Amino acid sequence: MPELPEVEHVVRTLRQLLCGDEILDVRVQRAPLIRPMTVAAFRAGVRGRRVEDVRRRAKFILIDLAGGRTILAHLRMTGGFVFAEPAVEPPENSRVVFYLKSGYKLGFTDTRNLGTMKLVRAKELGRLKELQPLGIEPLEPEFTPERLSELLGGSRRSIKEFLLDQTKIAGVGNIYAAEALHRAGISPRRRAATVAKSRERRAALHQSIVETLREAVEIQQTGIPLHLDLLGENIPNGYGPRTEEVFRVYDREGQPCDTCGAPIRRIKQGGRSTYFCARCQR
DNA sequence: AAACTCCCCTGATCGC
DNA sequence: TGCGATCAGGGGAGTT
Repeated sequence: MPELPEVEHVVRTLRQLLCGDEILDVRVQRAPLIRPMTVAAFRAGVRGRRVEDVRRRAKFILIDLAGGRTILAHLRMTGGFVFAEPAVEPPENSRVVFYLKSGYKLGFTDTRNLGTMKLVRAKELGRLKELQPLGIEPLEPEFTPERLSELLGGSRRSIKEFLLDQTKIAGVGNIYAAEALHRAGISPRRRAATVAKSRERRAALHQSIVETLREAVEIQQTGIPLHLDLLGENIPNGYGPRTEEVFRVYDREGQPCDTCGAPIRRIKQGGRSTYFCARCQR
């Protein structure tokens, strides 16, 4: 369920918490998570290594370790990290727990067991089947209206399905695709190619994608984090709005559109729900 | 290449 | 109330 903004928040927080610390040991409660790697190999590969950086690529979390190894993690639908103070135990249901030299612990929880974690060599990152196909980062400067237009090209797909394609724009998921399209006033059913043809529409979509994601990152930073729990007395946690309280259309079927008052509609596209306002999105 | 289908897994909710 | 069907914000593999 986490999309780019939620993953970005997890990454920024973990970067502060983990960098410079060392992984003393790891307990893998659920082996399939790190498949096809064996637990023994994973353990041997991370033990004694210092965390040098934590980064994001699309919805992937990269934890760079000393010695040219990187933990590549994906939260999928229900994954999340839990960072616990020395005196506090991470949740029982943690699939993986890292024990750090500082005494802190990092747990990985995942109700649906769809999340993944693997250890790779840093120099292989660019060729990984997970990372290689990924498209442009929408919050990087190279994402411009012109670039968006090129990507949209002559695609006959709906613009909503296009936005979910990680090989085009990386990191946008079902929620923020709907939110960005509402903000841009573009119907999710419109063909991608027709957005590319209109200077006005492609500019509006570009701006709405960037603004929607930027604002969502800010809310994650100041609000209640959805995919990262910090356990302990001395760790500041976020307060403020819940992310879902600021959605304009997502999961708001039947409620009035903030812009025009028409009821928000829900349709199916590519097997997934799309929420939109049929009056102000054209 | 794009567009299908099916699959992975668990829990909450829906509809009869 | 009970119970099967459906759905959930993720990606991947295989097919046409």
